[in-house]
Amino acid sequence: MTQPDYDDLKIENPPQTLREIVLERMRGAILSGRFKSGERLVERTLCDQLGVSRSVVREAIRYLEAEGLVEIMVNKGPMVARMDWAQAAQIYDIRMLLEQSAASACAALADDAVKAALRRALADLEAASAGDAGTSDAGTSDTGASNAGGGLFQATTRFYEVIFTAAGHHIAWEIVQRLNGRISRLRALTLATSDRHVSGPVRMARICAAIVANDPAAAAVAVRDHLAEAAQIARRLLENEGGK
Amino acid sequence: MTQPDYDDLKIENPPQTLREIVLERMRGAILSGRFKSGERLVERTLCDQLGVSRSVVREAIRYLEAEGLVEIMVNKGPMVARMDWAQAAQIYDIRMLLEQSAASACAALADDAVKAALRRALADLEAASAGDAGTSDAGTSDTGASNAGGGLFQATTRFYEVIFTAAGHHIAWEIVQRLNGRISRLRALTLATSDRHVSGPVRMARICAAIVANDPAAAAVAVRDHLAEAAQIARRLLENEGGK
DNA sequence: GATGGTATGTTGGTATACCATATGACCACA
DNA sequence: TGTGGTCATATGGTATACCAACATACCATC
Repeated sequence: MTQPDYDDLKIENPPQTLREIVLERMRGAILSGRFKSGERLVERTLCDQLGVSRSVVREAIRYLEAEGLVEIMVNKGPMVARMDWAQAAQIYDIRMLLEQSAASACAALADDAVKAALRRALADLEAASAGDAGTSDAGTSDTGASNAGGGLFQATTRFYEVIFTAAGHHIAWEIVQRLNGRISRLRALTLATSDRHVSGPVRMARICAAIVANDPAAAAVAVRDHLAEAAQIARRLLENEGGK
Repeated sequence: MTQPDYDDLKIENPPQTLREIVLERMRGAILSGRFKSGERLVERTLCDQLGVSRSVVREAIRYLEAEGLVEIMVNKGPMVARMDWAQAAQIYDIRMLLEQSAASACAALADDAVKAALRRALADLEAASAGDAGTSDAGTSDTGASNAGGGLFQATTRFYEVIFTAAGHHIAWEIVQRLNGRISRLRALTLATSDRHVSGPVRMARICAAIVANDPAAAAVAVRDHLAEAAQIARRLLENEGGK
């Protein structure tokens, strides 16, 4: 039905609605810690901040509620969802299962194109890690989240996206992204911490090596080690916060 | 802070908003197949059907969109999400990981109270299976979904809820419920099918027995067998539909 | 200082209005 | 019969208004 010679004329991405833009902005503000865990989200205040009507704000809040990033308090309205270690632990456990499965499948299936894409993603991650280490010391806010939307975060996301996509685990990837959204502040703090025994990029390199070697078992082990350390650091951070 | 002698006076569940009621009704209509896969959801039509304003309907649609039960078509508006085998297969794979993990953990942890609860849930399931077999032949609609909200569906859900709750896998349970929502029509058809090699309740009994015996490995195996059969039947059903 | 009554402001819930865009029906013409 | 033009309708996007419930402030009384 489509005419192959005219595919390039097709408008693939229609203009975004206000609702979509507001959703992205609010999600970004939550993930970066700008809207803090437990903070009330007052509709009229958000309207002023975002310059839109309550209809748009309410629909965005509804979506974020379904995503688990916002909770509705009885008789109080919406607030940024809180996270304790018991919940975070479950999220890390689920990620362990889904990420190990994806890495194994990716290692079993990976062809040269996938390997090249993963190497590029790893290179970007290593570059971002070096770059963020330089800038994160300068001018970091007390939320510790100034790099949450930064290069390292996005590079890490891209790295795993290559793995999940190559494995064909699209739905699992959606789930992992949602879960990561809920622990994004923890992840930002984890990325920022400097007491890791082995740095993140080194662990990612191990994952990459296992996939490049088409070794599913080694890929699963590398993911396990990476996530176990990340969870351990996250636990310490949450417990130091005293359940905040 | 709370006075123990007056806990019974506390109002635990505030009255539901219209939005919550509409959300439940729409979700139920989608899960039961009343709103069919691929069917457009026209806002004004839904307002007439549900007797509420567009604000309420739109907020409910937004939530269902985030849940994956509704898709927004460009220049067309919302429709009930479609499901093909490639996606369903991924969902069964994820369920395999999460349900095996939960059953293992439950088997490792289960005390007498958990075992009793699981036995009761199994008994309800067996009763529902006998009852639905009797009534599903009588007056079943062409959607094959008249028992989707029925006893067997709910009993199956309750059975797994006991397992996930006892295991402490609350977030995994949320995810499984969401995923099951997306394949609810498939599950309804799977439950209704009579060509299973071993019936569902028999497989559930095996899961229950493994948990009662505090045998994590056997619990994982029983879950694997159960889901493998369910996925196989679902695949056949979808392929017979020709990708509908 | 504690407590109850009242007034006021805030805020979420819900309904409605308006607009722009897309679609479909219809018709004229070649 | 195919095509282009026109018009009407349908529908989602967005804004605004109104209301009720709740929280808070204030005051009088004990």
